[in-house]
Amino acid sequence: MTSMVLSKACTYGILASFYVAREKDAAFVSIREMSEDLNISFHFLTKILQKLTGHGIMISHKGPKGGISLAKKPEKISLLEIIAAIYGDEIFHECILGLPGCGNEKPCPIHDYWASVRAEMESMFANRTLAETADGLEQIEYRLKLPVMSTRPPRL
Amino acid sequence: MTSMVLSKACTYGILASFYVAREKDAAFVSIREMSEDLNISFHFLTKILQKLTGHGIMISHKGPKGGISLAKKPEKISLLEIIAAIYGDEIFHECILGLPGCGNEKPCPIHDYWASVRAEMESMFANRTLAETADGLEQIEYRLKLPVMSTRPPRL
DNA sequence: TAGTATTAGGATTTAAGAGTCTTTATTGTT
DNA sequence: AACAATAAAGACTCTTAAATCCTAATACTA
Repeated sequence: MTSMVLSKACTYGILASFYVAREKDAAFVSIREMSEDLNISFHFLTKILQKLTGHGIMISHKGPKGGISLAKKPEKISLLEIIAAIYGDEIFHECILGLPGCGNEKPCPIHDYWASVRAEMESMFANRTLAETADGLEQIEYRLKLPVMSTRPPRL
Repeated sequence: MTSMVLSKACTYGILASFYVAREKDAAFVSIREMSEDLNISFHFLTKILQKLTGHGIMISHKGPKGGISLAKKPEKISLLEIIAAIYGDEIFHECILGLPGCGNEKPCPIHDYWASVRAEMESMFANRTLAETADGLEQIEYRLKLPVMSTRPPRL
């Protein structure tokens, strides 16, 4: 279900961030409601959002009418920021073959090629912000919602 | 240690393939020896190589002097082929956010951007072959060998 | 101030990838 | 033909991400 590239926690974090960004009024978004809308485990989502609040990307509020909201303008929050908060950004700096000494001096067989792809991937994530919503909002509900059951076979 | 992009099975498979490709004479390479040289679990490596033989990428031979060798010329074996044999190539065709309906008609917020990065990644893997060994072979041992112990912290 | 709704956070369980072990089948050698 | 060396294959264990459960802390409301 989830891509090989991002962990589930990351994709959930990104989906939820788009969801929150959709809320135009400054009110807090209920995590419970959001988790039901997106078909994401409530408690799991809670933990992920805690990382985002911990990194100053979101603000949370307890009690009735509480919830979560963006800590800054949507166009100021990049996907890279979200990924780094949840997962870390090592992906954008590591050898794809996991070789410890891999670098410009002692490259692995595909070092340069991967470095180039990796850089483009990083810059793509750095340039996409929560203000992006493809071509229109009317269908965004559908586009953000995960399927109820995963049908993808296990990885290996 | 391993990158987020490829599973360990994939990176092991690629490392082992480069290792086998290095053997100029047509003799079979001992899996045991290779696993010790590369610091990869022998039995795990065995399973991975079975996938490669099953997909016609390698040829195996039992008994004394047995082992594994390439089924075709190194320049005819792309990394994409190896990845697809071990893991599948869904990575190169899936929505990065795991959304089921994502496509040109109903794209996720970053559909086009990701599709472009993904395509470049796929073409990079499709164009790299086992004939590639960066800039020289004298250091390849070092470049292919994994560290004895992983020091990378857990993902989430 | 009491009660309730909500997030915070730790503990536990589950699922899947990663890794190990054992047995079997095959092949070369003596 | 017997033996040894090797890959094949299945069962099992370990580790970690993912998911769930439970209690605490906080804030609104009556």
